[in-house]
Amino acid sequence: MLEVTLPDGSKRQYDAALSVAQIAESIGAGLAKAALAGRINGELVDLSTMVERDAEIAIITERDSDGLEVIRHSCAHLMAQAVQRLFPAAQVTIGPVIEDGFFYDFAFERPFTPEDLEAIEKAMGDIVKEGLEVHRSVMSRDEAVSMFKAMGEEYKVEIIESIPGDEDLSFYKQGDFIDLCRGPHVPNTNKFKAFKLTSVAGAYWRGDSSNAMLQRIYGTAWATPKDLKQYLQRIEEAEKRDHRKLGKQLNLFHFQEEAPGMVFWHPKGWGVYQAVQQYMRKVQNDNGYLEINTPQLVDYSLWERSGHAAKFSDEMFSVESESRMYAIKPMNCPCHIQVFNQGLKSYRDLPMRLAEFGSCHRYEPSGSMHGLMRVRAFVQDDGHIFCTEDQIQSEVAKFMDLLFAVYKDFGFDEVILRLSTRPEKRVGSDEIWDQSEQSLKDALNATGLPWELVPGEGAFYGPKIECSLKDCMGRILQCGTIQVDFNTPGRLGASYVAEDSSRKEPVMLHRAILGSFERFIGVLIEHYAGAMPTWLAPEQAIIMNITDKQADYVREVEAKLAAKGIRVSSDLRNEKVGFKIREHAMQKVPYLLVVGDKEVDSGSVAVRTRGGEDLGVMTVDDFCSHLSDDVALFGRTQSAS
RNA sequence: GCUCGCAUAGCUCAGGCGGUAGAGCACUUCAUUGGUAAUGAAGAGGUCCCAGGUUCAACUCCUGGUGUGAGCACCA
Repeated sequence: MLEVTLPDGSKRQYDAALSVAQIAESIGAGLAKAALAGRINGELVDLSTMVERDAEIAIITERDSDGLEVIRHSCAHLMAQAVQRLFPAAQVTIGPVIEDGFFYDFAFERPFTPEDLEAIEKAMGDIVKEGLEVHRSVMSRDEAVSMFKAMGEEYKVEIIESIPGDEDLSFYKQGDFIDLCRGPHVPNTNKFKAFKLTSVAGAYWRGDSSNAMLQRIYGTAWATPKDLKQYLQRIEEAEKRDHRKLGKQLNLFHFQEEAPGMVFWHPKGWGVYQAVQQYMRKVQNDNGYLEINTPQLVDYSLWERSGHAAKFSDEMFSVESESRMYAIKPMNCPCHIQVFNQGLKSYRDLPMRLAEFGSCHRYEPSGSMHGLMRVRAFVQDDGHIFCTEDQIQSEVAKFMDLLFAVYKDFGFDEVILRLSTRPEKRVGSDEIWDQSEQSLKDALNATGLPWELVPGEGAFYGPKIECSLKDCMGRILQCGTIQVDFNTPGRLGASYVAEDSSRKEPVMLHRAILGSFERFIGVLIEHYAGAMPTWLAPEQAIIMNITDKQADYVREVEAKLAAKGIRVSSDLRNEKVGFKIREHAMQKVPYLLVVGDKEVDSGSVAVRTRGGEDLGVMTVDDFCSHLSDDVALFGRTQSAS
C-alpha cells in the first residue's frame, strides 16, 4: 500500500509501486494525455519515474511554468536530433533552457545557414509526427564514455570526464538519438505544438574565448501556437522600440564611421540629455554632493599608480604629446582623489561627496558596442564619497534611498539589487575584502529588499552593489552601482586627520545612479517608446496655424510660452492641419496646439495630446499651468500619452 | 576581439546569371488657405562603404579593410 497526496490535498491509495504516468492515468484520461512530467516531493521527474512509497505528487502539464521548461529542454533535444539527422558529422555539446526558449551548441565543420535552419525546423516537425517515445536510462561513467567515444562525440566525452566521482549518469533516447541529460523530459516527441528556430550564432565552447567556436542555434518553444504568436509579437514590439531606430526617426542622435561608438547628439537628443543632466545636478546638490570637474587627459603614471593601467591598458585610449604619455580618462575616481588630496582633510570633513558629470573614453571591444547602450565615449553621473569605515553603511543606505527616488521620477518602480564579490584578479588583502563585502551586505540587508549574490563579479578594487531597473517590457537593465573601495585611496596617497590626530586612509565609495547618460537615455527611449514624459520631452509643445492668417498670433503665443521656459516651437508651413498633426504626433511632441480664427479671436489655443486626446480650447495661461502640472509629475505617471 | 550576416538617394528598401540603377517618403518649385494622423502636380537628387584584384567591361565576382547587426567573450 502506498498513499500519494495531490497538490489539492486529496489523497489516493495504490496497491503497489507505479509510475507517475500511471498515477495521472488513474486520475483521468485527459490529465494523462496532457501530462509532460511529474513532481515527487517537490522534485521534477519523468512520467516514467516509479513512485515506491508515500509521497506528494504533482502532474506537470504545459500549463505549469515547469512544464514549459520541460518542453523547452526537450525541444533542444528535438533540435539536436534533427541536426544530426541532416548533418551526421555535427557533434552535440550542450543545450540548455534560456529565457523564452533554448539553444543547442554544435561542433560542425561549417556554420549553419538560414536555409539549414529551415531544413532543421522541418526535420523537427517530421520527428514530432513520428511520435517517438522518449526513454530514460542510466549508465556508469565508464560505459557512457566508451559509448560517446564510439559515436565520435568528443565534447560529450569531455563533459562526462569533467563530472566528478562515480555517480551514475542518466540518458535520454528518442529513436536513434541519445543524449546525456539530467532531465526530466517529455514522454514523446509528439508533445511539441509550437516552436521556432530563431537565430544562429557562434559561441565559445564552455564560454571561454580561448576555446573553439561552436555553432549555436537558438529556438523558442511554447505550450500553444497562440503563446508562440504572442511571443513573436513581443519581439516585434521590442524592435519597434529599439532606441537606435527611434533615435533616427525622432532625430535625436546619430553615429558615423569616423567616430565608432561615440554619439553625435542632435538638438532634440541633446534636449533630452540636458533635461536629464539638469535634473541630476539638482538632485545631487540637494543631497550633499559637491560638483567638480577634472581633466580628460591625465599623465599615464597616474593610471599606473591607481592600478587601472595594469588591468585595462588595452582598453584605454592614450595620447603622446611632447614625449609624455597621457591617457584619456576611462573613469573619474583617480582625479577625484587628486581633488580630495588638496589641502589637509580632517575627519570633520567626512563624508565628503564629490560628484562629476565626467566624460570618459574606453576602447570597448568592437563587438560589444550597441547603440547608446555600450559606447566608447560616455558621461557618467559619477560620484565618490570619501568617508570613514563607520560611515559606510549609512552612506550606502542614503545612496540607495536617493537611487530609488530618482528611478521613480524617471518612471521605474522596480529595482533589482545584486552584490558582486571579489574577483580572481584583484588588489588588496583578503581582510580588506572581507570587510568591504560585509559592509555592503549589511547595507543591503538594511534596505529590507531582496538581493542576489554574484560571486567573483566585483571590481578589481572592491565589491559592488549593482542596481538594475525593469523597463515596461520586463527587461532588466543595470544602471546604478555603489562600490566600496579600501584600496585606491591608499594607492593614491589619500589621508585625513582622525580624532586622535593620527593619519588615516579614507574609504572611497564609487557610485552612480544613472550609470552613463548615453545608456540611460537609451533605456528611457525604449521604455517610453520615444514618447518621453513632458518634463524630458525635447519639444514639449508645438503650435500650428490652420491658414496663413493666424501666423502672427502663433508667433506671439510661441514667444509667450518660450518666455515661461517651455520648450516650444511653431509650424507655420503651408500644409493642411491634419498633415501637421500627424507629423508632430509621430514625432511624439506631448502637446499639439492648433490655432484657427476662433482661437485668435478668443486669445486661446486648441490643445490635443500626441496620443490623440482632445483637451479642448483653453487660454494660453491655462495651458501653461496644465503643462507645468504635467512636468511636476515627472515620470511617475505617464503624461500626455 | 571571435563566428556568421549586412552595407544601393536624406530615410525605408527594391534590383540585376558582369554592360555605371529604381520605388515610396523626405527635399525644391508651382497650384491650393484647407479645423485635428498623409492636398495635387512637376522637378532635382547616386563614386551602388573604402582599397586592391579578375575582366573588353565590376555596384554586381574575388581578396583585404572599415562600419554595422545577431550571438559569444569582455565590461574599471
